[in-house]
Amino acid sequence: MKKDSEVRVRMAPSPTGFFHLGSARTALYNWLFARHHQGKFILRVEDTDVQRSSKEMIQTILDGLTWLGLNWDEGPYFQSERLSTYQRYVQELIDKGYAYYCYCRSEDLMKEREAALRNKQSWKYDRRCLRLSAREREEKEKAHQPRAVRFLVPDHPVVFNDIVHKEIKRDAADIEDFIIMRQNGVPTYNLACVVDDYEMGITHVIRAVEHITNTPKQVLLYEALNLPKPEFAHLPLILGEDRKKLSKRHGAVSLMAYQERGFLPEAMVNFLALLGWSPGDDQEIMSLKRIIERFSLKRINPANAIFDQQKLEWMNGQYIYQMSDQELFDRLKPFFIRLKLVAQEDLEKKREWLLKICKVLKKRLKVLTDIDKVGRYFFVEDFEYDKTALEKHLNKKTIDLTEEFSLILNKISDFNARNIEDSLREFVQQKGIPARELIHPLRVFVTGKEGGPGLFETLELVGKERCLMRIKNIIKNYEEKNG
RNA sequence: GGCCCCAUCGUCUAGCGGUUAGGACAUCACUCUUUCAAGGUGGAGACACGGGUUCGAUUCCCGUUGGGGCCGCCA
Repeated sequence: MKKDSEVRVRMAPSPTGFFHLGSARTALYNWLFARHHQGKFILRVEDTDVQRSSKEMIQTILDGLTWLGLNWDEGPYFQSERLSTYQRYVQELIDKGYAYYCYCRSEDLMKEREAALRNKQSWKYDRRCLRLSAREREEKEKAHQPRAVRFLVPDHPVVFNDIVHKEIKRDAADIEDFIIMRQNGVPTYNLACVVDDYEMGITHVIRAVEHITNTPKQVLLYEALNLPKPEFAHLPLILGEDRKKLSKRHGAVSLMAYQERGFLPEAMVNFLALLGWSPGDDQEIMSLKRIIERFSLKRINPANAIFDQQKLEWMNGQYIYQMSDQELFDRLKPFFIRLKLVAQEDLEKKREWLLKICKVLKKRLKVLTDIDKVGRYFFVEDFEYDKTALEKHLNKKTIDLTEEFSLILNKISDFNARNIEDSLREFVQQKGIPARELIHPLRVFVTGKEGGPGLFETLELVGKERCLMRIKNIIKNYEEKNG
């Protein structure tokens, strides 16, 4: 049972698409607000659009919230299971004269509306069914003509306070008699939302600004039903780089796409928290505990924000960098397997070796899947050689040098970075050349890349056999081409 | 066409009448290094415009412009 002063917020997704980044942020802000106030975070699935809702989507939403760590205290409640409740409220509105039956065909109205908009005219339902004579109405009822229920918008301006936007005012003339119950007896969003927010004791409605135009309608419903109103806070939108609302056109907008690319949930949370909200100081990388402590609806910036993926990547890289080797190893496990870098059964067997790779690659990963881009050569032989790097370092001189040095490498019994370095330093000294003249070609020959962790530890981790094999292949290919 | 929302560097933002307009990402130099990355140092980079109010406006008010959202028997 709810306490008088308890904060209760909800996440009310409709399971009709993938789990959008914007929905994730809305969920996060609700959750942060609840946790900050030691209140309750409630999950309610708005599935009154029977055709478009799907079971899979509900699961995706639950998975997404779970991944981000946004645990819910109640629910999920399903609106589709509460139809009789809504019907009761609709009946009350009809009985009190706040709503009326509409027998119009929606296709007809849609045509009128489209025609008007095409002619740059505004269009609003003209209440023709409200003005039906008793006889006309009786005829339609007798013929069992399908009927929806419209709310009769009262003739006075609607004013409400928004925590983010301050006072919002709207003239009655700008609100049409909206449908509250469809012909099929299922209520629409505005009605179901108001009834549920009331019945579930929601104290703060935190949702995206695209709903701000619905709010006056909902306020009217609260008033007609004589229900207490919650506080409202409308969050700015997340925009794509073209400044349009983030959508499928912008590529990856599904939360799970980010999980698959190897973003960390804690980085995601940190980044999303800062997209539209600021703690007021210069701190950007913040622990969840601190975010919760500092979070406040009053510090939400009302302006829409463009999603900056580069900054997300930077932040994710910071989180990876700050991790322990063991932690990174654990996070990387599913990616090792999916990228076919390490077999499942080798994961524990090769633990020590993998831990060392984690250590040297840590500051080079922005996302977990970068392990493939940046370190594939550690794991498998089918990595690619950078063509321009090869061109730069592959010539008679470097081949001769490498061939001679490989003999020395071969003799190292304890193939570790220290021994490799000692051998190489001694070798180049005898040759009277700077170390880099051997280091750079050697790196390209063994890893295919110009850059990477220190050469000696790299060679150690690739291992003696594979280093020698790769060098041999390079020499062989070179000789075949150049006689 | 109507209604609503918004406006500080390219991007995310701090600022709540008097500041050399601060930070972060990105960018550019330099530095460190066997290379790349990470790190360090530094540079360039913003108050959309026009009116008020005020001794004084980035800040308050109005307008213009620009951007965004909504106008479904979707949510």
